[in-house]
Amino acid sequence: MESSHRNLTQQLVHELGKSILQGKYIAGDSMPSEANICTQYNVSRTATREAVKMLTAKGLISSRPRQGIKVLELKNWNLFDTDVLSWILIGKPDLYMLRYFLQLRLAIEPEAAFLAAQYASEENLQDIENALSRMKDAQKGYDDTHEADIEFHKSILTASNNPFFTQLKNFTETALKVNIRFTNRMKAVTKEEYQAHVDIFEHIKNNNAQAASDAAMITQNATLAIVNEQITNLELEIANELVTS
Amino acid sequence: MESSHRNLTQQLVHELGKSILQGKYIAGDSMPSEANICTQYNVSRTATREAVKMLTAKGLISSRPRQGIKVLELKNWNLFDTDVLSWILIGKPDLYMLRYFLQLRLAIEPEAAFLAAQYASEENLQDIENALSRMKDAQKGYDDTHEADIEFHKSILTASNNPFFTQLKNFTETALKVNIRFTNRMKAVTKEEYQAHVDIFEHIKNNNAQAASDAAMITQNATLAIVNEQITNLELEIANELVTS
DNA sequence: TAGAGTATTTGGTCAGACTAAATTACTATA
DNA sequence: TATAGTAATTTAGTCTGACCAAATACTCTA
Repeated sequence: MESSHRNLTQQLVHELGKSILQGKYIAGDSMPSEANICTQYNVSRTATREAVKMLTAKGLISSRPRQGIKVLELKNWNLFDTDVLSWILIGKPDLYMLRYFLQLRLAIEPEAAFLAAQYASEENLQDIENALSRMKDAQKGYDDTHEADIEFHKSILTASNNPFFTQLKNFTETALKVNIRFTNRMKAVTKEEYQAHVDIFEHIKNNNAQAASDAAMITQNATLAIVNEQITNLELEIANELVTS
Repeated sequence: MESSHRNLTQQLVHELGKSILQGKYIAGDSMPSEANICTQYNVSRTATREAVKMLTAKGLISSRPRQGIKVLELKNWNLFDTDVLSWILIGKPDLYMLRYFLQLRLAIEPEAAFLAAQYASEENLQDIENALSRMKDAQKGYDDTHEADIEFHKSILTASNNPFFTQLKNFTETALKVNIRFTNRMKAVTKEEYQAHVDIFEHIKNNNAQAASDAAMITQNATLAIVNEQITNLELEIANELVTS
């Protein structure tokens, strides 16, 4: 277990959480007992128990006397938890997972833009505009394109002024990072894509909620369509291999 | 602290979580130290620390030596956590909170219906249909209208076959329960509303994704519009009171 | 063979000691 | 007097060991 600035319990949480997300322990059963974790990681029972409790709080596991510690089914996991999202990101890239992310982004972000157009404060607008100019700078090589893109989308969620949408900033950030793994180009954002972002901002600024929502939806739909196509091709390939073999 | 079937730590988590959600401890500072919680609730330090760790895992608090335990800002809270949602529900009804819920439902549920139309299995469809017939029975007084309505919406999220949407079942359930508090009629669902639900189901069954999405959106938009109007009236009243006083 | 009683396993809870980080108070010195 | 350095204080972090309680497996008896 790598040492770090974090305390022991946190480190253990991270190790165990990562292992669960990587599928080392399968849902329904399995998972070492407290005692085993203690010896395996060479930590006290206190640290182990606290780590187990934290993972329990995130919905990954449950524990009962005599039964031991069980990994819960995916549907119980707090997938919007920052840690859980970071552990997803550690895992191997998965096109289906990317599609799951994009399907929810398609739901969230147009509506967030809609709300931003209604409720954004001056400061909110400023933040979006700043992210936008960071994106422009990034195209000239003065900034990180990916980072700037992430900031843009997060600033819109903030501007929705709805705590539930705000909470989803981690989700969107992770979604974009997963996406990046599948796009091998250097620049995250083409000239056309940049313009699409500008359009969304302008609509928000002009309080044109429906136009902002529509613009965001077009962008999201385009991305999702690409992934859907990739998955279709992948499945065709697999089907062909089965036939020829 | 009320005793229950849950273990000590869980009970403490519940007590403390509820208190935080009720605003007993304000973000930024305050919150008793471990030692204080021990004496206040008459539990050991072990139980206290495990409870604190669980609340930390849910993003409600953070703790550091000498600093003590601090309540974090709302933006750090895991609002999609089942426990956190249940604590929101305990609090006093809040029209603005209801609007937050409805704004996200408006984003989520049409897209969930869209996906359900694409990916629902036979079993998924059966579950939706069962919920629908429960709603019909409920109108005749054979079942609980609220429960059946909740089941319907949850079954569509399940049918999306997307783990992120599935995760949001708790959210939607809580949203509906918050909504119930503001509708004082006995029946949760009128004849027209029931028909709207049937329409959504039919579109899903016929794989007509866009129609399913549109139908869901109309329903959600109508509900949101009502709440928006109520808030507008409320704010007008408050403004008038300020003028006349 | 059914059922009662017993043993075993594993998490739940408690107590106490010591460590370490962060802050405050104090003190000696330039 | 200002201030750097040091000590004391507070509070969470970690460890150890003991005992409790729930769930299950086992065993013996009627």
